[in-house]
Amino acid sequence: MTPRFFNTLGRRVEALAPAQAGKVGLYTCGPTVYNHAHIGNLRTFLFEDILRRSLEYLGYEVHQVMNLTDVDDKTIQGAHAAGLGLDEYTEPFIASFFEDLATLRVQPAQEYPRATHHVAEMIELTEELVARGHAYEKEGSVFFRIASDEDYGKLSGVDVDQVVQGDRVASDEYGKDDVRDFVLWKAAKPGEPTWDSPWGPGRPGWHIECSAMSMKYLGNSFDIHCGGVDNIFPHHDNEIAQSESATGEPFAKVWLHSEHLIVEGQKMSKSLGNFYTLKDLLALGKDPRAMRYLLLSVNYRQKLNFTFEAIEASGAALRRLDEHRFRLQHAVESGEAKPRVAELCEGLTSDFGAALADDLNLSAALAVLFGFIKETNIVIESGGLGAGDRERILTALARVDQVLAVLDPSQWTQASAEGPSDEEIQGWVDERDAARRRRDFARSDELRDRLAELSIVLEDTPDGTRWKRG
RNA sequence: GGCGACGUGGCCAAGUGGUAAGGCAAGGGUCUGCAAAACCCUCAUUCCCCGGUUCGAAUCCGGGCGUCGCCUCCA
Repeated sequence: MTPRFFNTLGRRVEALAPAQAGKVGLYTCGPTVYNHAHIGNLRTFLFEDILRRSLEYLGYEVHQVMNLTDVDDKTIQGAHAAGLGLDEYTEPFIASFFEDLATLRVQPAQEYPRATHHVAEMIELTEELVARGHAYEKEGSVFFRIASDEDYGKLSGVDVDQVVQGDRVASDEYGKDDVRDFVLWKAAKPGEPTWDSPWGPGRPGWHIECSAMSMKYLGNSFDIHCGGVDNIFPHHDNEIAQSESATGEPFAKVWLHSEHLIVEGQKMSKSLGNFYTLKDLLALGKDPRAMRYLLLSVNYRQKLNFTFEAIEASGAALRRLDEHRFRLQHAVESGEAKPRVAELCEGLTSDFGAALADDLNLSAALAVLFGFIKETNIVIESGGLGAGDRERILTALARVDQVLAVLDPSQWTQASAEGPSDEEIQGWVDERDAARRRRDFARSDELRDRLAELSIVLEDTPDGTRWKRG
């Protein structure tokens, strides 16, 4: 099935048409490693993970590149304030970033190029822009001349002539010809890390790194470019301007942007005290699996209202899914395979794919999943499963979990050897059943209470007692 | 000032011209020695307000109210 996406460039939904059939080149704007990632950043990375996994679900081979911005104003300032070298300063944040991705089970990209390792490519691209008359040098800095680019701003639709100039433009800049021009190369300032260039020592501007690295790994033209909505202008407009002016070829074909998340209805900010990193939430005892579920359950083009209540609701939704898996494991198979089960499994995998193909409609995809859960519960309840049905259902669930990555609790639990073993627990459960059979309810309730204290949940059913850790 | 998004049941959230998905919560039922857990069922004549177009609108158009984002290095 051919997926359709809302392309920011043109602002309409269009069918994906990769340059190479069956293969997708994907560039995703990565983190600036001056701090731990906050949940807003992670929403975007999770959206990109879902995109990547969805494309793979639909049969595409995806080549994903995500940059690490390890040199810019913030990293330089941070390193300076900490009295560290740039690398020394960014390294722990890079490590922290990869930890967070692993915690949320984000599938790694094939490449994570770092800006500081690609300065040569950026210089080369800048030289090309100068040679073509799209950029000019001024006191050791190089600027992109916006007036030289006919369709500048085509992504955001911003009319540059109308842009109100902020006060800070003047402060950081170095005498541009036109106040709207943006910097490609910054002349060295005292105390900043520098690289040698044809214009003297300096460091790259921010926008140029994504152009240089995306084209290096994916070619001058590639299929999809992603980022947060805040990057549309100016970052992505500038990338397009630089890249297309330098190569004369179209840059990324499809642009996908994820909306921001807000916290308890308000913009997340440190001053409001509602600013959270993933590590903050883990420290509060929040379940990373529920966070992945929450962050992926809302359409990426919709603002996501992140609340503690919503984390709880996500956890409850997961418990329902876990319960289904649990029932499945204890269900008895008898007789021939049920045609209804095969039909449901078929429906799940195809309807789920159709929802993904519709601009990553995860809400619809989850509705398909819950419909499947309910229907298979009914089959289990009325008459039970036939030979091979359990495996059939588990296989279908594993298929959709290639995208969701939240369905299998065993992938998430850190093995804790705390408490009694399964065998011990089973022994007490058996003993309680025996007491119940001889109607010694005092004894059976005593055992039930003891197990409850160990947060073992019992489920008495007509087929016997099942138990699970709560 | 410019550009853009959004407003759907108690909460979260799909649906963008054909008569309101799904999750959480809530209520009822089944099961049970009693419970618990679980499962099943029920739960918006209506989609911020007012006009208009249409056989038909939550969906399109106009106006209003409200919330929010971007406007030179914030995902």
